Amino acid sequence: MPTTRTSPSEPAPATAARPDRLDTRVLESLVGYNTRRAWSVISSVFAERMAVYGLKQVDFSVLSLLAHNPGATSRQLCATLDILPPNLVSLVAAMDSRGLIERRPHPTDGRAVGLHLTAPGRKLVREAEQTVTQLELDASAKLTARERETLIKLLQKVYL
Amino acid sequence: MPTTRTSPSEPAPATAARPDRLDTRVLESLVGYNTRRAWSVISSVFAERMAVYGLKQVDFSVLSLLAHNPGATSRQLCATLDILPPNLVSLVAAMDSRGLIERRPHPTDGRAVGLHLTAPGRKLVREAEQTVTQLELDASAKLTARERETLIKLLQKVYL
DNA sequence: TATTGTTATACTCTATAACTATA
DNA sequence: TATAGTTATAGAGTATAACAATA
Repeated sequence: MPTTRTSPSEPAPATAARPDRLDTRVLESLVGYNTRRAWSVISSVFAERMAVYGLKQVDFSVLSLLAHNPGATSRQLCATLDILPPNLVSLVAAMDSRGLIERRPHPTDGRAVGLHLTAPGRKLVREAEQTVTQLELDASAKLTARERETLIKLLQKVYL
Repeated sequence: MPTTRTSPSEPAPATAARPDRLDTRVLESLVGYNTRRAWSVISSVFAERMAVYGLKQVDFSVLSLLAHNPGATSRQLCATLDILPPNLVSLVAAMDSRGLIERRPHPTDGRAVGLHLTAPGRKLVREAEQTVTQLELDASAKLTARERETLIKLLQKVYL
């Protein structure tokens, strides 16, 4: 029987045996640490699978939001996704030159610009949303459908 | 009764009424999106409250890990926290010049360096860990203790 | 030949200040 | 006076390649 450790207050020196596994019990008791690690994993899978569409996570969020909120403005997207206006400019410009979205003058506010998906944009979102759905299931494969729902509900209790 | 929306397939134009709240139902059904948003919130609270100690999240993780794994090497920290070796160098150097850690030659491996907390380092970690514990409770105040446990368990099912 | 720690560097992400045109 | 969108830019975070010392 190797290194039976009963007392957390007497840490085993990592220099001695030097296992690749360190004692992470304190960190793993923290919501923040676990949330960051879980997001890191999902984030990687997302990046891999969405590369074929040339979409990063923010890109997908913006397009999906526009699919369900046609004519939304940059300001609305920023407020919803919690990103800063200057950081959305180049992103929207890139979508525009890719022919995925159109910028139309806002009907009532001359300062604002309404963002609309083009037909190719709508097609891309449809495909991307399906890929994301599958990717999510794969990335959280150790969770049952019920657990997955619970996880989402608890996460929303933290940030909503 | 305003805008009774029964069908998600017929999105209300965001240009018309232009409410600050967009339809985020698709995004909110995704584990990735919710995880990222929750982490963003906790991250902000963490940054605020840990500023007094001059510790970022990675700094805290490293120090806490060293408190419970004295003599751990950079390589071990990198593997455990999933960060790249070049990005740990300046971090460890800063901790060293702040007098929080000591770098001692490794007893058996001449290439490696054992990292140890100094007395001031141990004192700082003790205080910081208490602050983090409280900060976590505040940031997840809408969760019961039971829900908090469940959330952590489910997150670990995703990344462990 | 492989690994630890390091340097230099580049790329992405996020943040701030300041401008313009409309309201 | 305040807001939508933009520009320029700075800082943090994250990534790769290559090297010296040791195993």
